[in-house]
Amino acid sequence: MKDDTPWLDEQENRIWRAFLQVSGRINAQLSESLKTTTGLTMDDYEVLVHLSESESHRLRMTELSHRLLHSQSRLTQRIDRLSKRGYVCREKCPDDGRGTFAVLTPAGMQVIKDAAPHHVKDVRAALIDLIEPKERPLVADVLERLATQARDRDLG
Amino acid sequence: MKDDTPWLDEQENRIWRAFLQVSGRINAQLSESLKTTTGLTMDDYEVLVHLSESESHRLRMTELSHRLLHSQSRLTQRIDRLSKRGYVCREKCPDDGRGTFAVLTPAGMQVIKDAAPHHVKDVRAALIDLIEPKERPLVADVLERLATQARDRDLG
DNA sequence: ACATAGTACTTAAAAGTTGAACTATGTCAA
DNA sequence: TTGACATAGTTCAACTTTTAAGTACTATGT
Repeated sequence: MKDDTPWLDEQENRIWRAFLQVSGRINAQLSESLKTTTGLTMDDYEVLVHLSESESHRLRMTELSHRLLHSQSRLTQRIDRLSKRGYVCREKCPDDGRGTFAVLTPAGMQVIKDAAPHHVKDVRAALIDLIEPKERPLVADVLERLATQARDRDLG
Repeated sequence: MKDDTPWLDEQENRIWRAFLQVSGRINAQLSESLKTTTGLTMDDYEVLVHLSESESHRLRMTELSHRLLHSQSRLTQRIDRLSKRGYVCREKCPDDGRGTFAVLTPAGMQVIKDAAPHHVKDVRAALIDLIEPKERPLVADVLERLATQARDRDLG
């Protein structure tokens, strides 16, 4: 590689290290808390959230795997487990014989309703409450820009 | 649970969603890139980085597992694999018969030296370059506060 | 209509992670 | 000293994720 990339300076390095640390630790804290209060993993919870927010409480497998940033086979197996527990089920897609919908069941809806308040409390404690209100607009802007640019790169 | 936790408002929700998205996506991008350019996973790389920055290129297993937020058994097995590849080795701790050091080998040092410029370029592209210079001081502050508070909670 | 290529999802085996039990050593008070 | 308890690290079985095929359907070109 050509050496046209400067090393990270002090401030850049602080940002990168802290980012790594924070994303690891928030994930660990929320996972831990979700597991003990509801028996769900973070991955389980995110599946249920995405379904609960979708039209007819259903999403195509591929669409869901993209949203979760999971491989298709990983999603296949997670849906297997969630449906064994009765929280989701599969339905064939009527328009496309290859397709399958993951569908939230009433039991799944109930589980996520029960879990949500705990989870919100944890998100506040781990993230939101630690950002001063006056800092929030900038933080939201920066994070959304990062999310958008990253997504654009994936697609483009 | 008592219903004393308000739901996330619009701005809080944007922050949380974007954070989730960004941390997932940056991790995916960097992993992908590291793997194709150097054959290392992110976890491998982080082990080597921590060792390379430590006194005598070595760290106690437990200390390293804390820094990486990995379980001890996960670290044991990662060090097994890295030492099979010749990038690290184990040395008994002379002061404490129970203890083991993970030690970076010259081959491991070389690997990380080769990997670093690619990785830095990726970190810039995925994170640093997307934050305006004038935003960086605040972003650094917020992230470090999040990292610190989270760590304090783990310990206390 | 048929071959070809592409898409959606699943399966199976290998690789990695978790969590509890286990080994070995260290610490400390009686 | 000894016994009780704590700490450092590994091992093992169960589980999850990855990787590489495999199956079944759709789209496209002739």
